[in-house]
Amino acid sequence: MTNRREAVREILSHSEGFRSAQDIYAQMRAAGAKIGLTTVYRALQTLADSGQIDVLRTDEGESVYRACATGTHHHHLVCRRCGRTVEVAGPAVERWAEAVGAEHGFTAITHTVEVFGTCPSCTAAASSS
Amino acid sequence: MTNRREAVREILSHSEGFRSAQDIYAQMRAAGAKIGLTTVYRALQTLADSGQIDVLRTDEGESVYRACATGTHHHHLVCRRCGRTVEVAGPAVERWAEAVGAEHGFTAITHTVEVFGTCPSCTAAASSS
DNA sequence: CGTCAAAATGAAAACGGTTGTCAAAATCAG
DNA sequence: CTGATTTTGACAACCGTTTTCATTTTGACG
Repeated sequence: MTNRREAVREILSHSEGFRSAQDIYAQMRAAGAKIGLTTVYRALQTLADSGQIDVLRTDEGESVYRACATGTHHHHLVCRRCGRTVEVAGPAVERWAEAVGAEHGFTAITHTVEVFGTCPSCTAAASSS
Repeated sequence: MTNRREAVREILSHSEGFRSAQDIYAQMRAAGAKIGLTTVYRALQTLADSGQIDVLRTDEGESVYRACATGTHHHHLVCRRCGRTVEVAGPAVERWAEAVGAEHGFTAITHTVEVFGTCPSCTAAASSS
């Protein structure tokens, strides 16, 4: 069992950036896997619940998933053109978030940070066009 | 014209936190306004396009809107219990985002930051329970 | 091996928020 | 007033996601 779930995790861990559920489903079908869309969703949900993968929503309302290298807290620097993702640690932001929360008397501070930009190769591609 | 659009903006500017489109629609109908859901969406879109309001997606995939006091770039500190929102400026984060992007050769850096916590009164309420 | 119960699977339907369509209504020239 | 233009809103279409439910797979036990 959980053969499918592991297959999904495999795909994710070999992917560079964020992948959508449908994207993963399409890839698995293209690779000849006999799997249903439902199962992909369920696998992703289970993996997310157990903290093995990250989930976030795109501006278009699609959920995207990513297997992160480390289990520790970190953020992402995402290329807005090609989707290339770099994991970045940011002690400065962590401290800032804590400070800003404390300043207003808030407790149990958490935060989400996403940095977007155009990666070197896409910047080159864009300027040459 | 744009009577409806202004009505929508009115609602938003008198609201404390983020409101969903359907939420706003419901309130306007409850208040007796003759307006369609489509028009609310259109008004919100127009306002967002012209930068007069902020949009973001909840984890549930719903778009939520907010009229911000200032037109300048800032972030939000949101109480996860009561939804109370404080606008916070964060020069430190801006600089950090720029730096982290530049470090990896990314250009045209933008970022989204949301800080969540439990506000003073909710913290008190929780501990007394 | 059978047998049966529990878990996993997937096709299709349901769902919910959002967006498109299109005809009717309001608004604006002239 | 008349005709053109814009705005409007009821409704259908869309799209990603979730639920449903019948079927299949799995695993324990005799």
